[in-house]
Amino acid sequence: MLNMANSDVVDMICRKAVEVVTVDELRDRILHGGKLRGYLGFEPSGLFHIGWLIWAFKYRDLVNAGIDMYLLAATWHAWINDKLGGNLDLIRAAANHVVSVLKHVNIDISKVKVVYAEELVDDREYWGILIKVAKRVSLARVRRALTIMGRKSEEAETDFSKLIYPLMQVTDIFYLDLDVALGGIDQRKAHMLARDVADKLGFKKPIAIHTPLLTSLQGVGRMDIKGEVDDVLSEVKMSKSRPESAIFITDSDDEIRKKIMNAYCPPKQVDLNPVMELAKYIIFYDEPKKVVIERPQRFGGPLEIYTYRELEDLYISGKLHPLDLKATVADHIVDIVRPIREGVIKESGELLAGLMSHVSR
RNA sequence: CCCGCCGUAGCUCAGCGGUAGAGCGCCCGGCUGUAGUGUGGGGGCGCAGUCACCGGGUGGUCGGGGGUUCGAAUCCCCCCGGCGGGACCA
Repeated sequence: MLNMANSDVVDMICRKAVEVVTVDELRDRILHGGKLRGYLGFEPSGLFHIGWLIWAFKYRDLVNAGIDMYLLAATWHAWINDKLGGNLDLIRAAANHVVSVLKHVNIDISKVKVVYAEELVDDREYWGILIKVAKRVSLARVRRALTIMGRKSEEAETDFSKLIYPLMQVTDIFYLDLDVALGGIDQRKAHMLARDVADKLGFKKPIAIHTPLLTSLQGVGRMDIKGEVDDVLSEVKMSKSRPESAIFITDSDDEIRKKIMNAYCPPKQVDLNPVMELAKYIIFYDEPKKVVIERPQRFGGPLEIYTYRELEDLYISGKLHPLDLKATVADHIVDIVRPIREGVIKESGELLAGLMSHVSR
């Protein structure tokens, strides 16, 4: 694993994660388990959302840690969740879009094994595993493992495939013979279900790594990695009527600035403050990092900081005004997104245009 | 991963410091029928039936391992297994 000490590898894998279940298992398997296999499954649901950068960064960490990383384009899963109007062609296009973005997040894609759900579903062994998993769990347990899909879940008509969904997530992990399952904290239920049944079925018990989710820019709800019934299709519509809703990797510099400047950002408060979260999870993902807060002399003049901790202290104490925070955060987010956006447009502008035309239809 | 409940007879469970129990099931018999056992009567055997009922019988590493105690199914700790819930936000 590169030339890093094992403890440094563990630290890199765990940094900025909400939780790792469990760190002990991770350490143990790095010491004795040989080459580890890991994955992240994503539901292609439209345009790449800035919240996804958080898991993308973590994914990059895992690749750099020498873990054999799979990337599962969960096309069938997305179809079950009615993403993109249930149009599998569009869903596949969205999957390609995500792969394209990841390339421009400096992930060495040559080391990544991209797998489409179609490949899994085409293999009868996959379904054999799924049936074994189903045999080991109660109906109540499966229900509990499925992420509530959308706010209208009570009245939402649920078809039976929704119950197969968690079983597929578990089967994905076993089928790919993984040591590590990476995902947003909203994936916890599925990962825990996999851990619950792994030993019973003789599969490897996956170590689960969960990254944080971003609070939506309005301060209500979440920009989920997955699980919303209203897919990005409607999120994009929303963003036209409510420009501050979310940031997409395709947003222009001005759009990003505008969205951030309009975002919910309670003074002196860090919890559920989306602007501070952007700083914490995206700008300061790598620390230390030099960040200059430009501000007029009459408001205290410029500040130079290197860690999120410093920023948080300044903000909580009230020494940093929300407006100055937003301007600084916007600048840095723009700097981070711009090269990704430009790279993606250059590489797959056509794909993107096609996707956007459908998404905003 | 976290929390809670449960694990005692084949099944459902009670017992919760002082001789391991109940109901159901299961086995045997009672009961019914016999184109067989050369014939008729009787009985036995065999075979078949038997919802319920009656009599008798059968039921156990009290999930595993440690510990406390004169004594543990019972109290304490660890583990295993089952079930339910929780697990950013809602």
